[in-house]
Amino acid sequence: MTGTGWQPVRKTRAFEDVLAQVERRIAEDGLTAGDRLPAERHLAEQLGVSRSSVREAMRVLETLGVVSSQVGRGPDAGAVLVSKPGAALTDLLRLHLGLASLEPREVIDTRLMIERWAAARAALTGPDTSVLAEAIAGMDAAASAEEFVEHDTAFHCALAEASGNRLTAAFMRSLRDSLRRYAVEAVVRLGDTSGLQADHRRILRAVLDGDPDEAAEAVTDHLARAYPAPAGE
Amino acid sequence: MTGTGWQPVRKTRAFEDVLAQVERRIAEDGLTAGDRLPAERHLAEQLGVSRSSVREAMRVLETLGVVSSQVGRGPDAGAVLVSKPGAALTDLLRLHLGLASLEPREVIDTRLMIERWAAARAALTGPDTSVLAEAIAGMDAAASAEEFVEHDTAFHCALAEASGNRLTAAFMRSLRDSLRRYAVEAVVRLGDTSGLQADHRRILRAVLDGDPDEAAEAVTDHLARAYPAPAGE
DNA sequence: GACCACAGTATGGTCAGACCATAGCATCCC
DNA sequence: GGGATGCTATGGTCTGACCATACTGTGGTC
Repeated sequence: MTGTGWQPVRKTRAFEDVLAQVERRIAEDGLTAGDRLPAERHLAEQLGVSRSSVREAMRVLETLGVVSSQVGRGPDAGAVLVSKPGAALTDLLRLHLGLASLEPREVIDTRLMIERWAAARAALTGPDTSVLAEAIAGMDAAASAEEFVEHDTAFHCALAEASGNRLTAAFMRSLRDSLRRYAVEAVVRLGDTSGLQADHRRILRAVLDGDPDEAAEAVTDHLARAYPAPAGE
Repeated sequence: MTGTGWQPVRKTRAFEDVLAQVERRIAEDGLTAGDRLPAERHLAEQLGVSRSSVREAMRVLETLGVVSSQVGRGPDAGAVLVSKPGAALTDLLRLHLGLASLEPREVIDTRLMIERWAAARAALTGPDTSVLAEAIAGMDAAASAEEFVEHDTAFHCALAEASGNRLTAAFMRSLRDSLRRYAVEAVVRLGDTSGLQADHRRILRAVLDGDPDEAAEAVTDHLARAYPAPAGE
């Protein structure tokens, strides 16, 4: 019998309680990266749960990129708060791509969205472009598709970081990492990388000229070349 | 002594091995949402680790939104593969906002980026706009800031879903959820919601007219009204 | 006094084993 | 046939132990 208006009995698992209390502490005490959490045994005792439950909560926090655990003793040992949203995003995207619950096309389109925005933003803020130039030089010297993609990743991530927004930069890095396989395939399929390099130089020039619209267009053309849209779309 | 060229001894934790093997199985066997994983005890025995280690790996997979565990017996019990990237993203963003490792401004700018893109995309695909119209009506009838924000969230999430990209839609939902507090604050600060509603109607009209540029502009103006940029920027 | 060796100790990592609550399944009894 | 009852596989939790690690303090040595 369903739909009787009854609320399902809330059955919180122990580690979820631990998570909630740790999160509350972070918010209330204003903890930030670098601060330490109590030791697992102490936390278990104070919260009245077993150490196993505390450990499961720690695994969750570690997965989300907010905690890092070190063994041993001393100021650096134990669970310390960190800030690694990128690693968590990368794992998330990689697993869901593997599960086929996300299509490569969706990820690529999202990447285009981010990169258009980041390029336009970078053109407006006039960032340090030396890293971009170095990456282009690295691609010129690349001897294999893998090596080319490595410098290509550096170029596009540097572009995202030049936007000044850490969230989009982390997202960009994660998208690139989870798409690495497709990127290598794309380079191999194209064979000739001169077109891609011309795109890169066009993007760099637009950023240097401070022309956001041109930068966005250059990025769009670049990704259209690397990942041609399916015919039907 | 650092920098001697030695590689740190790779010390993989047991649950990380479990994670790697489960992920490999997912990829090799082509498992998708709905498929079941072996029971914790069986997995522990087959992998030669303790059940605790398997459980920690399960917590990670659950956090990343790829498995869901049910107790009991039968076809629905045990660890089942699911596809909930949204919940994982929401937790990620909320925790990092709480840690102050992400500024609200960064999250808001990211939201603007997504929403511009989604609105333009929706205008091109001509989606079902009844949900959007209902959300606007709901905001008209809202009696409190919280209620207004609830329908506002429905409006903007429906817009993102209309883009047809599940990744950006999930990201949008997560951003909204993690920004809920700021959204309520913004509505209270504005006092009058007629301007916001005018924006919503303008966005809807642009989508109906199939005008992507106007849709993007309308979204930009809307968010500028809700979250005014700091003076210095 | 400076320095080094060594025991002490707090930390996370791992395991084994037990017990519980849950929920489907099988059996028995009427 | 059908309902009551016990069985069993599942995740959830706890306890207690042991290990490896890495800092800390202590004491001895030069």
